[in-house]
Amino acid sequence: MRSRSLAQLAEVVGCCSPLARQPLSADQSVELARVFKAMGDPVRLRLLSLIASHAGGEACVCDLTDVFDLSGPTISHHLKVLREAGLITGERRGTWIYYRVHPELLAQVSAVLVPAAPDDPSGIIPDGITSLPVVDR
Amino acid sequence: MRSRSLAQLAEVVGCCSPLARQPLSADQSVELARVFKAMGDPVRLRLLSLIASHAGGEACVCDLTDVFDLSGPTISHHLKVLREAGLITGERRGTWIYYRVHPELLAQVSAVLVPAAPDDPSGIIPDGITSLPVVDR
DNA sequence: GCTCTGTTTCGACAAGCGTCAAGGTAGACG
DNA sequence: CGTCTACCTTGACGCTTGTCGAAACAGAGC
Repeated sequence: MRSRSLAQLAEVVGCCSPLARQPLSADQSVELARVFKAMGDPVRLRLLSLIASHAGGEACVCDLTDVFDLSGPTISHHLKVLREAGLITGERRGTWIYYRVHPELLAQVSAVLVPAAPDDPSGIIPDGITSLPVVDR
Repeated sequence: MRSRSLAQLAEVVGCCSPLARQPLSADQSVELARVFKAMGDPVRLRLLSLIASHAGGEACVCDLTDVFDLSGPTISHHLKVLREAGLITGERRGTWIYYRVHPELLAQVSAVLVPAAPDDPSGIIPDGITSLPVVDR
């Protein structure tokens, strides 16, 4: 129970329902808070940024460990939190495991935060957001 | 020490430096994580949404307390967290205290999450973001 | 003074962060 | 094939931090 936050977020939040347009329901707030809580740590935020900005859109764990003064298990724990929040996915290729972000979820969360502007047609997200792959573990 | 996160966020994060464009520095991640952590709770997220979407852009605490099955002190505590994160400000007018959001900070955080799109000139935030009022406590 | 509103203080309980030790998995070598 | 090493994850344990409510406190209005 918690291995579907991305799909569920897409379902509950829907496309482009800004925070300031109408009050969040209890379910919406729980799903959104799960993502924000995952991003509410400096280390995880840097991990996310490192992965997202890495060449090719993916980064090996070995690239991430050296940046911090933290042990391997700690990094792995943080990556697990980001994974379970639906923000990243890990794929094993040979010896190394490569992580990449779900840019759709980031865009979706970004759209939720945008204030309800009068000249905004609320069409920031491109399309096809509702059919995202389910988080894999 | 912690009563300037809005101005400091504007200063550290700068205008429109998406998460996926380049890795966050340690300072940037700390400031951003402070905001995300404040939003990483369902109650606080709903409070934020209730205030932002309320008529007139502001809401009395009495309007917020009835929505939740929580005691008054708990709501007050959550409001304090949002206040110290620079997301809202409270103003006393007579008997009641009215809260309103800082839409600039939301827009700023939203811009950080937007993926680095090729056709995006990174000019989402209007302007004048760097001269925001300092958080008042 | 008394009441209403909202905050602060304090304590109990739960959740999160970090390290050490152990468990899988994949490639290298004999 | 067996073993060895490297890479990453998982589990278990302290320690810190966060969440919540009862009681006490501060402001405004009658």
